[in-house]
Amino acid sequence: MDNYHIKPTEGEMEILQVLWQKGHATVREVHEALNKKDSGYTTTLKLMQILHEKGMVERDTTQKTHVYKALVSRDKTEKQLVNKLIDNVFNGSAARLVMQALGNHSASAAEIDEIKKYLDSLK
Amino acid sequence: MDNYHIKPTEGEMEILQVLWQKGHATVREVHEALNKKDSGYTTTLKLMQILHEKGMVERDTTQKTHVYKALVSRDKTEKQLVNKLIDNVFNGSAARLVMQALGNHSASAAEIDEIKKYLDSLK
DNA sequence: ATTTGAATACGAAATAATTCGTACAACTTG
DNA sequence: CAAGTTGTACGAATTATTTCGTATTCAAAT
Repeated sequence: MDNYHIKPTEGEMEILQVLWQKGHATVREVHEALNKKDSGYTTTLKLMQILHEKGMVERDTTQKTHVYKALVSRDKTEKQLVNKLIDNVFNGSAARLVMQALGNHSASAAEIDEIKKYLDSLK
Repeated sequence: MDNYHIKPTEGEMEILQVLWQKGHATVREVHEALNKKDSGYTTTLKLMQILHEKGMVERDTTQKTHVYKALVSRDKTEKQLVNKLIDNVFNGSAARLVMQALGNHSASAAEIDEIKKYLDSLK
């Protein structure tokens, strides 16, 4: 009913992260934020061009140095990835995912409280 | 401190799912469980052979029809995938993942209660 | 003005993952 | 026991993704 196939690859996701976080950025800024020592500048550039071809980012080309901005929504993309994980790995059970996430990954007391509040707000 | 490179690909994960669910299974059983209309039997076979090469499954070859069984733990693999998502997509915040998971994917009242109980048990 | 540096463009190589074709071995059954 | 069926093995084609090399453009600095 909604999402078509926004399917960012892993490399594309890394870049989107940076764009979401910074709002907008040049290729160099993204490349440096990623701090990849195992791949060069033109690799980041290429990936960003691909993101552009796919319509997931837009860019301002009025200056020599282009400035990129994400077009896909962070929230929707996150939801999509989470849902994929829930479906593929947790047989559709959000609860199982949540427990797996909490039982483990340094869920601090503060985080847990935050989540409880959130749960209450859902009712 | 723990898992190095258990890195099942997406196709491999699908197979592991079935093995975890069934306990053990033949290639045909897995292939049918997956009910893939877009890829043939030998594809599933090949994937399972690769899983075997990688040491993620074991198999009983005493009969003509081999019987496979997962060697990697479901729990650990799930944790790993969840952690990867938390790190890559949610900047290390388990709480953000959880909220994204719940705000969305038909988290039923029952599920939410279950999670609250779980949270309490963590303290 | 010429050189130098920092950009983009983009084809193509390298790598990873999936899928298939086909050979052959082992059962099954007519 | 011959024919058909079901299985494994495995190289190779296909497809997806990442990475790089190199040409070219533009701007700044000498």
